[in-house]
Amino acid sequence: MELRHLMYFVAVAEERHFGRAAQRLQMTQPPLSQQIRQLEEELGVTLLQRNARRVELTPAGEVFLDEARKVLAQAERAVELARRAGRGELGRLRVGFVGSATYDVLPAVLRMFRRQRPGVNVVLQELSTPQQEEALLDDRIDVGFVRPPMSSNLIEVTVVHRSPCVLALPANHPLANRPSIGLADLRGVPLVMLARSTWAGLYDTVLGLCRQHGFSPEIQQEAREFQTVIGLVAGGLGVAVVPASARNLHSRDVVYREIGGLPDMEMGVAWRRKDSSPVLAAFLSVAREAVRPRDEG
Amino acid sequence: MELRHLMYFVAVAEERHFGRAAQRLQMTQPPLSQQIRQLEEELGVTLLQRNARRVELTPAGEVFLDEARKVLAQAERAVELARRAGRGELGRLRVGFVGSATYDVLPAVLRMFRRQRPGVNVVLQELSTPQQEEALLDDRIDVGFVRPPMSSNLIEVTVVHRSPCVLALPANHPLANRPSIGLADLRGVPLVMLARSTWAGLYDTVLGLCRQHGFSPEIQQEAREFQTVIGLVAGGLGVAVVPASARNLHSRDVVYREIGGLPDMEMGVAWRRKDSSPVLAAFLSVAREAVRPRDEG
DNA sequence: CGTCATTACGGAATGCGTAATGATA
DNA sequence: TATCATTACGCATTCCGTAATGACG
Repeated sequence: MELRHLMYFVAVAEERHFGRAAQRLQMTQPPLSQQIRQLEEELGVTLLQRNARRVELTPAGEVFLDEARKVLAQAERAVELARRAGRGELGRLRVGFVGSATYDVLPAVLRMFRRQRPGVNVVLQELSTPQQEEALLDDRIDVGFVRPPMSSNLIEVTVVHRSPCVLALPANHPLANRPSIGLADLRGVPLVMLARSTWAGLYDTVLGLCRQHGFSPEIQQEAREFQTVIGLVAGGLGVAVVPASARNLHSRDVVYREIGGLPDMEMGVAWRRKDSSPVLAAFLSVAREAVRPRDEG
Repeated sequence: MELRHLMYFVAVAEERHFGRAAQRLQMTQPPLSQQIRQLEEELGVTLLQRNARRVELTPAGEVFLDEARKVLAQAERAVELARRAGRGELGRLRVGFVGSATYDVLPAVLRMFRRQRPGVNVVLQELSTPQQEEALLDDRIDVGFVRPPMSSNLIEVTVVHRSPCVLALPANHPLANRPSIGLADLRGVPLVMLARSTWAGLYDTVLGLCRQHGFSPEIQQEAREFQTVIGLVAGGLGVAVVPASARNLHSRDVVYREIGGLPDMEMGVAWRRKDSSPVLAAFLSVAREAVRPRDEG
């Protein structure tokens, strides 16, 4: 039994006439008769009562008509869904992101993507950059918002956002009133740092530049999330170098000041190089479009 | 696209291996490859990612796998239901019956039929014999319990039950104490008759036999249901000739007595001669078996 | 170099069309 | 006799098998 048999049978059952059914199916009567007979033989059931002048459905034919229609509808649905999935209008996308992406990049991208692909089920998971690298390789996420660089060459990364670094200070900190602040001014100033395991790039950049200025920063405390870092700054434990987007973490006791001498911090999207999923492609396209590089977060 | 394509695809998707899938499908790899490729071309969607060493499903393939399984399951269901309907295990049967069938014949047959064909939906409708004849010809019922004869030769009838006639009398009626009663004893006795439109056979038989005895019965009142007839007898309006099965209509004020000289009254099942429905066949077989002809009701 | 999928090609099955036959009203 | 379905038969498609080729580890 093939879908063809079902189509033929439904046509005959609806037309109650082999000739008209054949016409509708764009074929001649004899092969239609053959196929119907074949179907009946395979089922071992008479579906149609041929009264030479009119065709009637047997009770079994009535039942089979209903069921055959369902099969055909389901088959059409299968094709339709596969095509939509193929166009990336349907499916699932597992998105990883570093905490600091939630401040601006992630919401902007998600909003636009959800509008463009409402059929895609987006699953979010907050992970550090190295965790995302692992998750990508293990196929636990499909795309990630990360802080470059990433080491694996199975993974591709493009920068979608750059934001300058700013200095977060306790409101009453002496440096808060300076007209301008440079990295050299941090000599001897207690520092709260984001843990290297969370964002190696920022950590190494700050330490490296300080070393270029001839000093090692006084790392008072480390924390694994910016939320915590800002909390510690508010508590007066020290100042912190954070990307400008972190300004969205408001606190009464914290002020943000521009600081010179630091390169812009990059936010990238990472994905498996070999992943050709159309959903991913659509997401990447949105990500590149949704955030304006060089804008301040 | 045919069911074959779906079967092949499901096999490959489940085995994640063309070779094993081909083995499972009892065929060789090349045609399997061809069919899958054909399917993908028709859909315009890549369903499988061939990595030369392993076969992976694309997201669209995942979607299509689910849907294809549903199509195949539905197709199997269609076949199964058609076969069951063909065996008469499934379907609908519209049964007509005269009121007097409810006393014994109908319940017995229905009980046995329901046990034997639990999947059949039985729809009951009380109709007089001529109404059933019309309903059969109009395809409003499939089978009927009737009082023979029926006139149309498109309809077949077999007698499934015979019961003798008895006389229903008011408890205090003079005839009630007679050792035996014959039809001749009804001369001059007020009679309550079932309307001829309800059961022509009984009406004509009684009148005909009376006429043979040289008198016309004193028809005091007619009614269209036995229930009413017995009520009128209880009210003292007269005596009534009824089939023995009507004894089930108990009344404090009515007694039943045997009466000689009347033929047994027949209950038949009627159906369209050309109706070859297996459900009907099963019902007829049950009807012939369930009631024992010549038994008293 | 071995495994596994695809391409190439030939044969057999079969689905469809034309023509003839049959059945029924 | 006219209509409509089935049977008869030939052709073209196509489905599948065998053999050869290709790709990846």
